[in-house]
Amino acid sequence: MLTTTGIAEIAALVGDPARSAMLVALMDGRALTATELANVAGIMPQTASSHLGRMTVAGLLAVERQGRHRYHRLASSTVATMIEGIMAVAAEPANRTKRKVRTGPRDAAVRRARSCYDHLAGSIAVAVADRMGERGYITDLAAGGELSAEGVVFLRSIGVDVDTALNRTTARKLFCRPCLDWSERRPHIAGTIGAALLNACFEHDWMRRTDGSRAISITRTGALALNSNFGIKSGEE
Amino acid sequence: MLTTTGIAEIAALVGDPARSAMLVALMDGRALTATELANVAGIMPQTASSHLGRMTVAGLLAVERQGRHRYHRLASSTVATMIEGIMAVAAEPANRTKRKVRTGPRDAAVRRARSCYDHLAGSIAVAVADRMGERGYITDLAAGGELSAEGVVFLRSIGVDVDTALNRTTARKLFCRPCLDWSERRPHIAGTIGAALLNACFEHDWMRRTDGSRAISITRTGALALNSNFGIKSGEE
DNA sequence: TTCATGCTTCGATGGCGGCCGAAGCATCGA
DNA sequence: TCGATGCTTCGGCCGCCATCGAAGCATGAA
Repeated sequence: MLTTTGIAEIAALVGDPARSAMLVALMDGRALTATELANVAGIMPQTASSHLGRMTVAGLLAVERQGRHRYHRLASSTVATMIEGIMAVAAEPANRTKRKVRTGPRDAAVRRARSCYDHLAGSIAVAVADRMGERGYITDLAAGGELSAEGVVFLRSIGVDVDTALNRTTARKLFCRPCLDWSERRPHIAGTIGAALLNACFEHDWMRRTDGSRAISITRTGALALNSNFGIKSGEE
Repeated sequence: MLTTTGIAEIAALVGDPARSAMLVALMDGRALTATELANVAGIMPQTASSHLGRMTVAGLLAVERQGRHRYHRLASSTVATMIEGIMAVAAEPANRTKRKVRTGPRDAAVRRARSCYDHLAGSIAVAVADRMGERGYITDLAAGGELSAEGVVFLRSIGVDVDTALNRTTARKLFCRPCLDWSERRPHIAGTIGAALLNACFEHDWMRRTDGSRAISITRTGALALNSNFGIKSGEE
C-alpha cells in the first residue's frame, strides 16, 4: 500500500517528544537554528542535528544556510496544517479528561491571537476573515478564496503590501486559502496575502510577538485599528 | 507545555505501521472487528487488541460491542481530518520523488469519489458542495455552514433523510461542516447531513462501495442523477 | 453443561531508535 | 595561520515497545 507506510513514517517523525517540540516551536513560521531548537526540545545539539536531518529528508522541514548557521523552518503550509490537525485531536475532550487541564490566561491569549505558520490565527483572525467576507472583500473563501478588487483597495488602504504579494504567484485565487483553525476550527486568511497582512500588523505596531509562545499581543493602537478598520472589539481599546 | 507532549503521544500512535494501516482501513467510517483489523495490518489478533486498546483510551477510536464481537470505528471526524492531513504531507512532492509513484486508474477513481469517515469526498463531493452553495442551499460553508430552507426542500426532494438528521443535533448550523479534502483541499459537505447524503446515494444505487479501497464507484443511474440534480458531469452518463 | 469462537491479559524476547561523549568538518574572526 | 563557534558524524549504551505463544475470560451454540 502506498499511503499506509508513508503515513506511518510521517507520523512516527512527529511522534517523538523532542521532534514535536521543535515542530511546534516552528509553527509560527520563523526559521530557527539547530542549537535554538535543541534548547527548545531540551536535548544536546548532536541529537537535534540527527532529528533535523531526518525531518528534512522526509520533507517536513526546509533548511537555509547563512554562514555557519543553518536555519530550519517548516517546509510548507501543508505541514503546518497537519500539525494543527494533530493538535486538534490532542485537545479533544477524550484527552482533556485524562490529564488535568487548566486553561490559564496565557492559553486564552493564544486562543485569541497567535501566528500559524506565516499568518495570523485565533479568534481575531477568524473575525477578520468574517468581516472581509461580509463586505465583499473576499469571495468564496470556502472554495479557496478570491480577493475582490475592493478587497485589494481596502488592504492597500490599511498599509498591506498587496502588490508584492500579488506578484509572487500567478493567480489571485490562491492567495486567500482557508486554513482550519486549531481552536476555532473556522477558516482564516492564509497564504501570501495572509502573510502580508500579518506583516503589516507588525510594521504598524498593531501586534507584537511574544517570547516563548505562539501568542501575539495586541497593542493599544492595534486594538483601535482593529475596531476602526474591521469593526472588531478586542476588549482593550 | 500542554500541547507538545500531547501531540507527540497522538502522533506516535499513528506512527506505527500496523496502527496506521488500521486507521486507514477505518477511514471510510465503517466499524470493523478486531480480527478484521488484524488481517488488514498483517498481525496476530492479540497484538491488534493491544493496539486497539491504546488507540481507544487515547480517543482515536470508539468501540461498540455486539454479542461477542467488538466493532471499532474512528472516534470522531476530527480524527479523520487529522489523518487526511497526514496523508496530504505523505503525498507531497518531497516524498513522491523518493519512492516511485504510479498514479494508476485506481488512484484516479479514489480521487474522484471516495468515502471520508461517514460522508462523500473527492472531486465529485467538492462539486456537489459548490453547486449547492451557488444555488443558495448552503450558506457560509466556510464558516461552518448552514443549510437554508431551500436546501432542506431540495435535499428532501432527492430522497435525503434530512429530518432524522436534523433531529439528531440541536442547531442547524453544525450540519454542513467543511472538511479539508485530501486531494482537492477544498471543502465538501460533512457532518450529519453529509452522512445522510451519502446514505441516500447508496440507497438509490447511485453509488457503490468498492472492496478493498476507499473509492466509491458511480453507477450509470447515479451519473444521470448527478447530472440532472446537480448539473455535474461525471463522464459516464 | 460442554465446547467453540472472539477477544483480552500475561510474560518473554528481540530489535529499533533516542541519547550522549568524542571526534571530524565547515565557517568566521584575528 | 590559529583558535572559536556551529554543526555533523560515529560508536556504544540503554530503554521502550512491537510481536507472538500461552493462558484467561467472556459470549453464544449444541
